[in-house]
Amino acid sequence: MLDLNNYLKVGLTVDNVIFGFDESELKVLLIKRTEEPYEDQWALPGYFVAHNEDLMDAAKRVLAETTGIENVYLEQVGSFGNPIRHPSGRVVTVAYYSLINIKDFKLQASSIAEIAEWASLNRIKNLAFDHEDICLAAIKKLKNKIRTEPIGFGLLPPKFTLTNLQILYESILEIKLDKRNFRKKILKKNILTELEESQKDVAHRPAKLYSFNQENYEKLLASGYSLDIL
Amino acid sequence: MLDLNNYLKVGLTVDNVIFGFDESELKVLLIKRTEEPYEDQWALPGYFVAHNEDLMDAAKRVLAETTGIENVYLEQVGSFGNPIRHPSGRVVTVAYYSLINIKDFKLQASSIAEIAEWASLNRIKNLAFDHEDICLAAIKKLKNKIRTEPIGFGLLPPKFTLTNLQILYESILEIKLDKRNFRKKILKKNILTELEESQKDVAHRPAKLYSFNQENYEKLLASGYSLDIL
DNA sequence: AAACAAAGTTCCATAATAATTATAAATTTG
DNA sequence: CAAATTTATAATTATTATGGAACTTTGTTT
Repeated sequence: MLDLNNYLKVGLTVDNVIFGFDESELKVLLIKRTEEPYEDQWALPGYFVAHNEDLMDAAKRVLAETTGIENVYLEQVGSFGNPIRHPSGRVVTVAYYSLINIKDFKLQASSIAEIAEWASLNRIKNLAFDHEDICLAAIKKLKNKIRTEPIGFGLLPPKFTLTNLQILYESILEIKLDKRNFRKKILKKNILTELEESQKDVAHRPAKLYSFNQENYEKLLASGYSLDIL
Repeated sequence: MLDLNNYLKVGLTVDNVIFGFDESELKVLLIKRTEEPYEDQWALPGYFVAHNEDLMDAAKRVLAETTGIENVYLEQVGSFGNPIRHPSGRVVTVAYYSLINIKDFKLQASSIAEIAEWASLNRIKNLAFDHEDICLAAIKKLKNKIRTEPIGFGLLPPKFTLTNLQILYESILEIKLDKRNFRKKILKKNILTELEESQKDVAHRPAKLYSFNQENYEKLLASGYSLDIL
């Protein structure tokens, strides 16, 4: 019978790239580490996988322990296993990214972090471990994914304007979009529900509010979809 | 100082989804396992990661040990870490896929496999471990990737016809393409070199042979590319 | 030499997308 | 109430993509 002790065993962690959107810019949640190694340095929230825990469950646990948030979109970025990526020994990490509504975030009093911050993407230099590489890989994945799947709504509040959505796309994809064409295209997909409500307290004509229509999206999926914004 | 022994340690393997293309159909290389567990069953080629080995290096080693092939396109599919995926204990695997020219393949007399076979994609049921899931994830990745990056050429011989290329795309994407439009589009990219040679020994007008032009592709990349076949 | 087969190209009408011009509507601010 | 600002939509033009039909080319097969 195979004896696993004959083979290399490695420490296994998960790290989370948690994206948020603060009305105009894509941000990532960084924590200040409270433990060795890289104590007091900025890093992605992450921790060791438990004995009987599946990988995504571990990532969800870290997300919940850091942000208090559950039931959100989570996707694997990939694994990072450079033999010298962790100063204490061989530790392989599996990275996930998630998209949350920044307003739902409330730092949890947990062992993982006491200080957390929403950082602009140009501030992910000099993170602990190989976390910069992990962030870059996650950003790349997000950019690809958001073109063909309606994941971006996770970053917005439940009710949002079409301009909110457009700025979100422009910010993530780093492009400018034409307002009229963007509206035409996104409305034609039929995955938004136009609400009765409008914006309030703005110094101009208030915009209609919309919500994401999960049901219609699933119908679209079922009928051999193609969801290409742009 | 952090002591890794306080945390779970897992066995770490790599598994390879090696794609080949036999003129008309996409295939994946399966081996008949010679070791417990799942002895004598069909599986993906894979093995434990070595002590000082990076993940992709391990995947490249498995590829070379199985097929004799080096220097090919390899991409990470993701990690699979269900706690009960391996009957001997906690083993996490990192899956990679690669694209090779089926004619370059020669089964190596190695410990990994004595029997290997190019299997159609409808024959990936009932593989060892969670290898069916891994195959499905790899196929999905390949489908996405091939739309925007010129990776498909790895599956073809160095000299190929436009019809070869079209059938390759049709086979991977599971769609029909219009001959004229496909040609127009692919030639406009300027990433193919038209050779002086033509096909031989065919019972009809022989087709021009082409090769992939890496240099031009890199120029295209540099100038903010968009390589969208279809 | 005629038949066959697939390569490779051209013409063209239609359909689908994208970009531009133009106008109007709703709200706050001075 | 006029100015400012942004939402919102209609209509038009320009551009690109799709695909039918037919034709020429370069070979092999019978």
